[in-house]
Amino acid sequence: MLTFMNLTKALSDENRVRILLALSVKEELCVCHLNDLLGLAPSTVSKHLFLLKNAGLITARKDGRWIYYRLNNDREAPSLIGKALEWIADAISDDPLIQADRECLEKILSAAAQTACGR
Amino acid sequence: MLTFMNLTKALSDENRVRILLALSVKEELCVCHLNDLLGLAPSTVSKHLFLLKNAGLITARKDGRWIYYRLNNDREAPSLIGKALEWIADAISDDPLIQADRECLEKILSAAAQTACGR
DNA sequence: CTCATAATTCGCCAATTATCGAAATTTCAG
DNA sequence: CTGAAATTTCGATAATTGGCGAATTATGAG
Repeated sequence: MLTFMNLTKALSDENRVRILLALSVKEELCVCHLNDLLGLAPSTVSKHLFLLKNAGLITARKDGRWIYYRLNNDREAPSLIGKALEWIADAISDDPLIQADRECLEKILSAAAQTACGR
Repeated sequence: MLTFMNLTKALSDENRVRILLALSVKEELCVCHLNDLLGLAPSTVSKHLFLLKNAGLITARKDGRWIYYRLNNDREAPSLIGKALEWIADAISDDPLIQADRECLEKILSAAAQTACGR
């Protein structure tokens, strides 16, 4: 039960949901990209990522100075997680805020854009 | 997005999840039964029920002095809701607390038991 | 009509949580 | 080695949320 509540609590914050949707589009992102996307303090984003990881929704991979996060939807991941990820993607992929995030992500990822999106 | 966050926030409280699971077993319950099951103040349970209804997860039916609640899983209900209900039932039907709740519900519903379960 | 019961609404307090900034950690570039 | 950048941890603060009790509403029993 505790595990399950960790999961639902992880899904109950808008910024965390935005992170999950960003990862559903981009497969793998480093923290700095997510900082830019959300426009929050790095320490805040870090905490959100911890909660998502703790809930089993995402995994981390360290590469030099960077840490890359991705959705935990491997075949080995618990089906409970997979269903949750499927459910939210299904529910809000079309949401205006999520669509805007996708566009924003493109700009962030194109090396040209040094500045974050104005949001 | 606001609608979706109402949904995930509704699922992020243990007592609300217990209510949903109770309704998945009993089809329809009045507020007093849920008061007994959860052992919380009536006003607290009422607030939980409001949030669940507001999120679209349950519906209410008034009958005299009683109000009966049930899961919103009619064919007309949004599929988003149906999937959520399916997801949580799948995830924690076997949980010890939820199983205990089922047994407790039986006692509450049998007219003989005037007292609530000792929890 | 009057009273008791079921349920909700409201106002308050306690607990939790989101956020930030500062400090610490790790790693690479020079 | 030294310094800068990426990230996390920690401590403080503000906002949100869960919980209760008192007051309110609605309904049926006597």
